[in-house]
Amino acid sequence: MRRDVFQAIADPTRRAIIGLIALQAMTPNAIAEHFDTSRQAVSKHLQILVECQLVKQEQQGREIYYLLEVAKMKEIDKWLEQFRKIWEDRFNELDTVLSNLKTDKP
Amino acid sequence: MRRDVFQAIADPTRRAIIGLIALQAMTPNAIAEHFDTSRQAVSKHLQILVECQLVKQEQQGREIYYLLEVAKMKEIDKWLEQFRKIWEDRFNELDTVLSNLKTDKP
DNA sequence: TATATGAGCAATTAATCGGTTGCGCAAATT
DNA sequence: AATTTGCGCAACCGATTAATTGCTCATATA
Repeated sequence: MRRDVFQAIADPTRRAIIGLIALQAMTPNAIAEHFDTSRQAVSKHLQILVECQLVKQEQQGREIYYLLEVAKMKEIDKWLEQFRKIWEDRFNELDTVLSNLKTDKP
Repeated sequence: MRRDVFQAIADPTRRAIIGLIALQAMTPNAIAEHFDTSRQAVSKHLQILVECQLVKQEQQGREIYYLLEVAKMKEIDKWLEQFRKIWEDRFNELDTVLSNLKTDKP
């Protein structure tokens, strides 16, 4: 199953999970308590997140803590980069228009 | 159909379409030429992108130009914001560790 | 040692997705 | 006026998805 980061964050529950464990590592049961889904459902989401390396596991006795792989989040940021350039340019254009309006006024 | 921006960019073809029309507005046929999918398939993707306001239409005769709504792209950026703070903090921690190593050396 | 608990694995199901095909309509082109 | 072209709409189909249920295994706890 070719899963990428973008598909992983498409699901709102998954985004919520990411938001949760970003603050501190948690076990599947602990995460599930924050939603009204079953533990298994959460586990599946976690599996997907692990698969595309947005999240990693850390076994501790019989409990498994899930924690955010911050580095992987940057992949999304990297994709946005190209558009950031564009939207900054558009703002610059707007600035130009505005300053032209000013200089034309008097 | 409750569609959000994240679901919209989950599809690789859709991301490619966004990348294309970011540079210049295009018609469905023109876009379809860049992929090996049918015009209708592209049209469906465009419909989804319009639905969640990542893209808007501009009729020109019988042709419809699709162009990027740059502002909406920022919504993704906004979501990343909270994690950006975290990953910067982690790097700062790393910096601290590194500088401690340095000062401990001599 | 017996029992309770945390968690992964597998099978099933309903819903959704991405794509194709066929249609009709309006604007260009001849 | 007749034809071509651009495009949205609707129906359909196979693949994928998210969630449920039932199972087993290993680690705690009594």
